Amino acid sequence: MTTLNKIATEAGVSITVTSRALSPVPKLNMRVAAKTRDHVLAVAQKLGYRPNRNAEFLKRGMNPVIGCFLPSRPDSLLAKLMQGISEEADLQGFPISFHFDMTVESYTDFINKAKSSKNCGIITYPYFKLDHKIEQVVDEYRKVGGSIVLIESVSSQWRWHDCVSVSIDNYHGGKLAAKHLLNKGVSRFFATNYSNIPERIDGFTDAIVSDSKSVDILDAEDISGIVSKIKKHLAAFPGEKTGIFVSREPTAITLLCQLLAEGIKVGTDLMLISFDGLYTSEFSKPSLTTVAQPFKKVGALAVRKLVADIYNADVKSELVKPELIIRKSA
Amino acid sequence: MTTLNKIATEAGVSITVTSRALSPVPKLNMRVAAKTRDHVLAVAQKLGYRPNRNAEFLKRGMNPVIGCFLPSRPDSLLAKLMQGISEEADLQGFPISFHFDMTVESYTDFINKAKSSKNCGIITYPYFKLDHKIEQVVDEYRKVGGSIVLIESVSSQWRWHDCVSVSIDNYHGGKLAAKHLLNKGVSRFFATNYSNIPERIDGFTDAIVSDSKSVDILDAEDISGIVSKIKKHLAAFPGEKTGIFVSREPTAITLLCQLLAEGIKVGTDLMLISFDGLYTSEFSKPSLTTVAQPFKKVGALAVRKLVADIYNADVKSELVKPELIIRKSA
DNA sequence: TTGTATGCGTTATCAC
DNA sequence: GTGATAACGCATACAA
Repeated sequence: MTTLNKIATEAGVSITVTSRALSPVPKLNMRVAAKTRDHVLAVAQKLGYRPNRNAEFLKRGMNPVIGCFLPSRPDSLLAKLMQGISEEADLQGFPISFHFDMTVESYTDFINKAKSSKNCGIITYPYFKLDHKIEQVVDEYRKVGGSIVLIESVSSQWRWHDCVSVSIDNYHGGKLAAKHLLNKGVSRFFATNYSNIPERIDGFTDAIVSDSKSVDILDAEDISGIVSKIKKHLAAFPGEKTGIFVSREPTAITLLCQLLAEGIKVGTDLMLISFDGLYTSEFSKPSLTTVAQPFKKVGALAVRKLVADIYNADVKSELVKPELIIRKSA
Repeated sequence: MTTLNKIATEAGVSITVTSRALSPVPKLNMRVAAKTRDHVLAVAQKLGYRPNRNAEFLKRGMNPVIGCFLPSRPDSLLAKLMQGISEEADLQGFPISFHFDMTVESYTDFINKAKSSKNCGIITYPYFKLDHKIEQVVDEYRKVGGSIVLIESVSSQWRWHDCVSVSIDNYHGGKLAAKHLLNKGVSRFFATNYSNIPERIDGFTDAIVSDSKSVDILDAEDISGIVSKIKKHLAAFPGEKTGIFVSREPTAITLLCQLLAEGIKVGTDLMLISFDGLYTSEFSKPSLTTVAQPFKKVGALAVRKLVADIYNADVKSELVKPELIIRKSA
């Protein structure tokens, strides 16, 4: 194991200087001559130095954990997100602890621990929307200087907009869906509303409208209603290529089953494009063309930003673009 | 923060004794009078002691990580498994690092790290089956005394059977499926073969056969063939209640879509029971009755066993029973 | 800009 | 069965 001691000896400087040169804290980094730093860095690289976080954390008096507060809904996007977070946290040498109950108690517990052993951080979905008490707790945490990165914090209007966040560009995702249908020569457009994330529908609609066509927005709650409406439409306009954008994959799957049961040939009679890219989207028949959310990337980014913030580097929010996966349903 | 020092003072004994009394290593535990140990334990409990793993690990000269080697397939079972592992690892104060590429390199990297800083552990799917080189690497790791817990190591015949493992009781799961169909009054039985885990079909078949009925095993690779066979059967025996057991949910979803497209009413004409309990099984129409795998529990168990093994306690393999979730498809 | 000395909480060694 | 003491690798107050 390569320690600061060995590097110091090899480089011919003291441990202190070595420590500073390799410190993740920018302020300390500056307190060593550039030339010395480069030299130390080179030696560290050569010896394959990996900082002993146990020692660092012990000395710093912190028991740093990245607390991740994620939805308990165990879908495959969550798995990807956790993969990204885990791998990056491993790289950074930071332990993580996942929490899947978005209760005030859960947050309070973690934050109390975090206070007594500083330098922890939080990665969380913006559950403040759901429970105002959580907002208060996290708010206080931030005032004490606690680091936090928000995941999927879409709205830019609310008071947390100054928080660092990593989000999916849902608007762009909607546009991708629209463009694909347009490329396919579709001329009639349906979409199901999904109030939680209106950006998806907005992006879709804007792209269609800017092509001088219009979108018929349907009520996502009323699947049967959608099916019968589509059925009537297809009967009335047999020649026209028709497409529907379902901005949420669980809904898309339900709808697909019902359409099939009604004898509608999805992929030919009707183009269906989904949003999410869940694991099972590949296994339906026809398999779903979908706008996939690269949640692994989101997770990795979130960790990187959080760690940087913990060490007082400055960090900016980021918007990650989703990707179109073309399969059989459209 | 409660340290050994505080507990020692409060309990009126030395730090050394306190350390021994609270040690996770059984051998050390025994070197303190039972009476003293109970007292120390009580005080620790009262003060809410949480061991500082950083200090422990630093002293012990280990940089312990639990390396989890899991399938890269990001389905919801995996998410549950990761949840269970994470939460328990958090409780135990052990960092984890997830790996999703089942390559030899991935294992070798981790094991090399693990060697230089002892007391690491591995939780893994038995990928040895897929790549013999992995088997060699892990074998060597075990000879050096490395701790390992296998997940879903079903077969009891192969040479790794002496390894600690946490697995799903697939045979019992198959039986659950059969019993449910029998309870529903089904008298004609189909099942799709799934060679990877024959125990599911075995359990299903045994339960049916012991009720003096028989099962028609169909080729899971040939979904269209299954559909046409079922269709003919339903036409030939319109009165009889018919059921099919699909021992793998991705297949079940594909099959469901095709059945629906053929106008077969799943849940009335045909009872379909699935296996896995993936997230999306709830959203199909009809929603899937399924034998769900409690992977969260599996994850937690695996961690607990691994940590116990790392501290040289003795540990046994465990079989976790799956659970029947009754929905609309059967 | 660099170096010396000290201690974080724990476990291991060795004495009693 | 118990206790004093040293050491793990690192960060930092302070001195140079």
